[in-house]
Amino acid sequence: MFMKLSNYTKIFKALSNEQRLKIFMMIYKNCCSPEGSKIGAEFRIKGESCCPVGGSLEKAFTKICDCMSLSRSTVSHHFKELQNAGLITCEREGQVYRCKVNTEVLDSIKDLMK
Amino acid sequence: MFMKLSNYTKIFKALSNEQRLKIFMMIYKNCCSPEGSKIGAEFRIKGESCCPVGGSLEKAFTKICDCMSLSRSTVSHHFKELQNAGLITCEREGQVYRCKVNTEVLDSIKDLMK
DNA sequence: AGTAGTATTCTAGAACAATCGAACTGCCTG
DNA sequence: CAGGCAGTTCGATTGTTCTAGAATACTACT
Repeated sequence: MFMKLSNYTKIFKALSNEQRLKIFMMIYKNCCSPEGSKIGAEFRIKGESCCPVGGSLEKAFTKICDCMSLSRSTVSHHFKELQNAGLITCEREGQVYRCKVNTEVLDSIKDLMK
Repeated sequence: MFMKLSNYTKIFKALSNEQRLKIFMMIYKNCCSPEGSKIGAEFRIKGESCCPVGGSLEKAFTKICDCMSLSRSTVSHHFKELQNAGLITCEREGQVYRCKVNTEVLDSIKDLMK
């Protein structure tokens, strides 16, 4: 159940940036809502609404960039860091960009602090 | 119960360095053992044993430095970062350097990930 | 195939973090 | 009160991270 220490630091590092933590929380609050948890947060490329909690995120990067005043490359970079730490998994299906939080990773953090 | 996002990032940043996480875990495993939790981990300046889990840490800095191949100034810096994030509190009484983990902070992390 | 929209990669600069050694302060203890 | 540990602060060096912009690649639609 326990990971190597360096895995933990990777995770903490990923969450140590405020922008990235925001993005993570957006995904987390989505995909861990009753329905969200089944499907993962959906980041649709076409659409209008922006960064809601409890629905799906539309027009992922562009909208997140607007919300957070970050460039696309930066947001892309943050997504990759989160994936790299194992905190989220993302996959693309046509125009839908689907992200899920890896709850096992969260569990092992809670374990570490038990 | 929830803190500002920037408080969380401070905490995660403090734990995002492997050396610092090691130091933190040493303190944590000490002061959260049955007896340890009452008194806090003790870092005695005189003594012999090194970096045990479940006792008190003797000759804190010197020994930790030996264990971890870090200079005193670096270790001192890491202690300060941990304190700064609110993860631990330290106080000195003569030759005894006493450290405690702030479990409320750990609780709010667990809350964030609930 | 061509175009538009969207994400990724690369690069580079600015800001920040980790680390050390040296100089310093404080507290015993002889 | 002098000497010696224990820890802190400072300055320098080296390495890492954040970020934007430009160039590139992927996807859908016409």
